[in-house]
Amino acid sequence: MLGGKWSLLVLNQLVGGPLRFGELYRLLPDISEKVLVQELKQLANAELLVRTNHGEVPPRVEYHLTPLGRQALPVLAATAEFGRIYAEHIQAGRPQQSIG
Amino acid sequence: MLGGKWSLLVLNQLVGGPLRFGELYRLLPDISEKVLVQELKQLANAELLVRTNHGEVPPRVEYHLTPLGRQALPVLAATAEFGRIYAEHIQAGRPQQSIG
DNA sequence: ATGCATGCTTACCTGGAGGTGGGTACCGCA
DNA sequence: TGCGGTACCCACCTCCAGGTAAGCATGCAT
Repeated sequence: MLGGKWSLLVLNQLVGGPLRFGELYRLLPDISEKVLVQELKQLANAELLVRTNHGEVPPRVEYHLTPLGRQALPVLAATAEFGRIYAEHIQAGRPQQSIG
Repeated sequence: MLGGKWSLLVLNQLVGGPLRFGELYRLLPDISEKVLVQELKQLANAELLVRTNHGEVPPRVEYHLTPLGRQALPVLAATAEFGRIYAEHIQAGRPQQSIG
């Protein structure tokens, strides 16, 4: 469920408060609209976030995290942390050529 | 890198100590040989584990975690923890029909 | 010669995540 | 009449992780 390319990143954007579709779309530079719609739909379906349609014109729809959704954030945190450590490791490991 | 279906599970099996190919293969009931070889190769390439070929006949090859590999385990832990919480949530959410 | 066990390797195939490009319905504005 | 902005939907395509099935090289036992 969290294994997709974007799910955790979408959830992460919502930590600071609810966001509209367009805002999310702009905050995730390389996602496509279709995929964002898809992700939001299945995250809402899994009850990790909630969709609120304000029924206005022009349309206004907001997404916010559920408590359950917040439980997914440690996964992102752990992944990010590992990413940092791994990057450091790469940096430290590369320059072996010019040691001698 | 850790996004594959098996990488974290392979690493997890190695926490208790080095294992041979066949042992890993038996411990991961649903993985295919090809995919296990693949995973091991790319995890070794990423320096998350080390491959030791004992040069014997019949072949004996052992895999063990590197310190860097251990840094990936929190990702699995966080994911597993979320899995538990999510399962609980499902259990708690389902029986709404028979409340009234 | 045959079979067994080990640790792979190769060739092939498939499902589905993810990307592209278009369309929809609504309203205000000019 | 057309344009812009919102939040989508649809048809189509590509790519590759992952799965299946078979082969390889070696030595020992039979």
